[in-house]
Amino acid sequence: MPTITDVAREAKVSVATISRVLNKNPRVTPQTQKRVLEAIERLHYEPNVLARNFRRSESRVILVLCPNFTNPYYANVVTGIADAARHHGYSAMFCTTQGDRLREKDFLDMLKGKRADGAILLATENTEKYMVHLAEQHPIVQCSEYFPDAGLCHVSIDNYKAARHSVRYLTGLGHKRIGLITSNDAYLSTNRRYQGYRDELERAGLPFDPELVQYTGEGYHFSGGLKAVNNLLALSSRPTAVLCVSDILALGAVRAAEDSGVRIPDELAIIGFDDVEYATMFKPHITTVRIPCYNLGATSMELLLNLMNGTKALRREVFLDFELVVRDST
Amino acid sequence: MPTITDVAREAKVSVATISRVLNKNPRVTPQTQKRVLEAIERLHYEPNVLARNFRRSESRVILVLCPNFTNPYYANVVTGIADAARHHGYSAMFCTTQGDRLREKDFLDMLKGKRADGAILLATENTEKYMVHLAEQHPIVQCSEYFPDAGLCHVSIDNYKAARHSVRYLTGLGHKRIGLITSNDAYLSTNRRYQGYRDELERAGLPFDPELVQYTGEGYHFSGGLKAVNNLLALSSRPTAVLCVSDILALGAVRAAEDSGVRIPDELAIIGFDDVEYATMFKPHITTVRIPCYNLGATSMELLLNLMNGTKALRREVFLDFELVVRDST
DNA sequence: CACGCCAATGTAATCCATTACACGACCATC
DNA sequence: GATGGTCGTGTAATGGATTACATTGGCGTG
Repeated sequence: MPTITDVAREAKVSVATISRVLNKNPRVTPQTQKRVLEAIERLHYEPNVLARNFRRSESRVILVLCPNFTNPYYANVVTGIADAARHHGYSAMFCTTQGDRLREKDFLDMLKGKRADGAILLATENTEKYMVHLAEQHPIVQCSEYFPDAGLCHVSIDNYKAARHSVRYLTGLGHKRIGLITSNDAYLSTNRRYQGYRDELERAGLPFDPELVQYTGEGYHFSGGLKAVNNLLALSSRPTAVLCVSDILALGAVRAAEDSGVRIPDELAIIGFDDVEYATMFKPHITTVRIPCYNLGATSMELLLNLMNGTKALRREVFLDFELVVRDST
Repeated sequence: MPTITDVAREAKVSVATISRVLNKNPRVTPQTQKRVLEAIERLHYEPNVLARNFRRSESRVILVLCPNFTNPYYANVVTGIADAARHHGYSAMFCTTQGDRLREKDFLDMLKGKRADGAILLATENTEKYMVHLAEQHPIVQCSEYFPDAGLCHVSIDNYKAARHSVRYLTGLGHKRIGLITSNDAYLSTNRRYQGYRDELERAGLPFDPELVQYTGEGYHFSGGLKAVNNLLALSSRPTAVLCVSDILALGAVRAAEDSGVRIPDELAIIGFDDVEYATMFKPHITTVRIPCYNLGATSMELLLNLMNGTKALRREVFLDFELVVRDST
């Protein structure tokens, strides 16, 4: 492997000049530049990235912390991040924490040794305090889930507004008893959707009935949707519509309702969240709140770049637009 | 950040001794070692990984090339790889190629600059020739899909045997007309399963009927399973059993069959491949060939480590055991 | 013409860990 | 007691790109 010294000898200039050409420093005459580029070409020279990273004390790698890859929601966000990163000369390194806090810490430790220049968190197992501390020393962006008022950069949709919007749509259709199928996790998004659901019921003058809120345990599983909707259908006074905090839950709900002979949307209207591929895989296609996953990822990367450069004025809080996609289930 | 020089000063020894302690070189007296460790402790010293990587000309990073993250099959393999890597002090960097050959090449280029020490390919968009060439210069392991007889290390199950086993199971149940739902991709696994299907039919003395083989286009999609089974059901002489090359296809097949009023398994027996989570999400639970995804990933990493160390005798070809899991759909 | 400035390029220090080689101390052997 | 070997440790070179500072030469101005 030729080094910068070899190229300098070949082009009959000094290593500094080679470096200037490589780094597009303008104070190099076109002739010299041409000579250098030709020498590089002849020797098939490629800069030693390890040496460069060491010298510049950067790695051009970013970390992405992600609960799992199996949820297509995350898969889409991650693709947005990876594309944006690539576009700016960065490589993305992913870690699925699988609920393991230690694994997450080990992963984030790469920030310390500058083995990574920044991190995007789709969620975290660690405490707010820990993250705030880490974010003081390293560029960190939260995507989808975040700590409110912690001062960390974050990108997401306004889940509160999205839930209110969905419920308002249902009340607009004349629904009076509207259920909620949600999970027991501690995610902010889940919490905000719950709050939006309650507040919009109140605004519409509808009573809040705890029976109509079904919890599916941790995480979003198809089977959780099944059980939850069965519980709702077993009530003496059934809901006529139900909002699910994820498409997978909505899918389970649709399936269980149909298995019980409940017609959708006539007897039960169902709205999901996310608009992942599944939403249109089965019939009926489900009405859902479309979240711009890919863009969420791409935008997070843009913010992270801002943080890493430390130059441009940056927005600490970004909310992207959601969209209620009306299909067959309402 | 303290450097090795600071530690040397603090411990009143030379930098060489510090390095020896860090690298567990045995020729350091326990006393000296203790002094050094204490100095490291006092200064909260952590070796500069970038400097170390540069000096050692390695990165302790491995690359993983993966068509996508949405297929739980890949998600599981990837988890196996990541765990094994972590266990050996390596970090895994993933790339979903999304069918983009250039992106794949860019990613694999990290091997050149030693930004990565090796790679595991779950599939590749590039040619055999290109890969063989690359594998001559860098440690590479193929997982699940591979080029037969190319001499590259690979880990997979014996897809031919698995398909024969499944068909034999069906013929054992008395089935005489057995269909195959497969995809048009160029994957070796797909091809081997097809061949196993044909050969086992022949061994059982059953005629091969091209009508009974349905192609779903590229990739494994739920909707592909739907259409394929509808085509099979429309035949004048329907099959009584069908083998699907993936669980997602099998799931679609089950759904479409049920929608047409065909009882499963009585009127149509269905077998899938992979045993991903979906297989037991819906009723009836589907009979499927369980592939040890996690282990496939972990084993690939072990082989890659062998290649990277270049020490131990290594196996170039590893086939892990599959298992036919009989459930409700047969 | 002399002085100063700027542009283009070169020289050498720097980043930090690793390691080849050197050195001194100690022990064993003859 | 001289020779040789081993052990523990130190000195200094090394890896390759970047960059602060130095140098050279050309141009313009008074």
